[in-house]
Amino acid sequence: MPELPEVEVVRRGVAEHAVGRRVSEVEVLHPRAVRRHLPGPADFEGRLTGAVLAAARRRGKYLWLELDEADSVTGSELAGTAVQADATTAMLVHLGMSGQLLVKDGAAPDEKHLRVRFRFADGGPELRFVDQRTFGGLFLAETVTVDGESLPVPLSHIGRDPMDPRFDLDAAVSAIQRRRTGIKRALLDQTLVSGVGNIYADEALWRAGLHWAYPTSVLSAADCRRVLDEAARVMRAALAAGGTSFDALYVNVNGQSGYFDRTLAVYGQEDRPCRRCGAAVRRDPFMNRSSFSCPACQPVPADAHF
DNA sequence: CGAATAACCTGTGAGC
DNA sequence: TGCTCACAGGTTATTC
Repeated sequence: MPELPEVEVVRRGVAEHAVGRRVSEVEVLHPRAVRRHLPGPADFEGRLTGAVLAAARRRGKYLWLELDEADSVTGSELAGTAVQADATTAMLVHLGMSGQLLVKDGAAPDEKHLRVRFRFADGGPELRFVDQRTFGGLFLAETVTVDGESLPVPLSHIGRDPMDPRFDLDAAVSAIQRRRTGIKRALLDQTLVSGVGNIYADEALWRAGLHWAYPTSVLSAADCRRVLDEAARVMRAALAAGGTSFDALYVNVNGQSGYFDRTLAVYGQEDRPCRRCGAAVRRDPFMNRSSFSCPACQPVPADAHF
């Protein structure tokens, strides 16, 4: 399940193996993979063909490739309207639940769930978007400059992640405290703080000793700061391990899995002893999924916001 | 606007 | 053996 560390591993792989290369051919093999590209698959293919992948960037769980599309057919030209001089286009990628970006030799057989294929003018390996559950997808969008950084317009609502050097901890704490919900729901809200998903939320809360239903309205600034610090720490550790993997669904661009799952303290550890106190890890239903926590280290608050 | 929930998907594995 | 069903879950759209 790709969260920030897994997406960052993929971003680095794409930066190393695809950036600087000119796209010669794009094949959308499943329209659902580009459903957020409203002009449709043909426009997606046409605009990317001839473009150079100029940079690989990330915000939260989204990543994008900046395009130098000097030689490509732009959507504006297709529409017969003027091209905005300073507009930069990016290809946005969200891996969803099961998306993969793979760098593969063209002779390698197609994956069962291959959705989009990119071939390059240099004749080197292909870039493939593979996605079993099709929650992920690719689409093109214009970028704008915010605080001296380029950001695709559709990502303007996504906050910075806790590992971002420009992450504003005090602002994030205030925003969380203003909410009227449980701390885990707030952690998963990508507008408040990005990059955290179900796995690292549970791990950060265990490290901070807070129950997932702790009400944000009575959460002290110190506790809130601590859980955000722990989120940054656990994601940094996961990144160093190459990401978390439970099965073959999440892999880097070379198809290799990370090994951080061996380090998870509570996520997926139901009935196993807490590493800190030995109590049996519990699992609670939470938003059509699960929350894992230690009943002793993370007691249920009196005014829990379930 | 804030909060909560349904919907989108497919493969796996438990239980019968 | 073969079937059903719960489960995995990030994001957006919708509703209140």
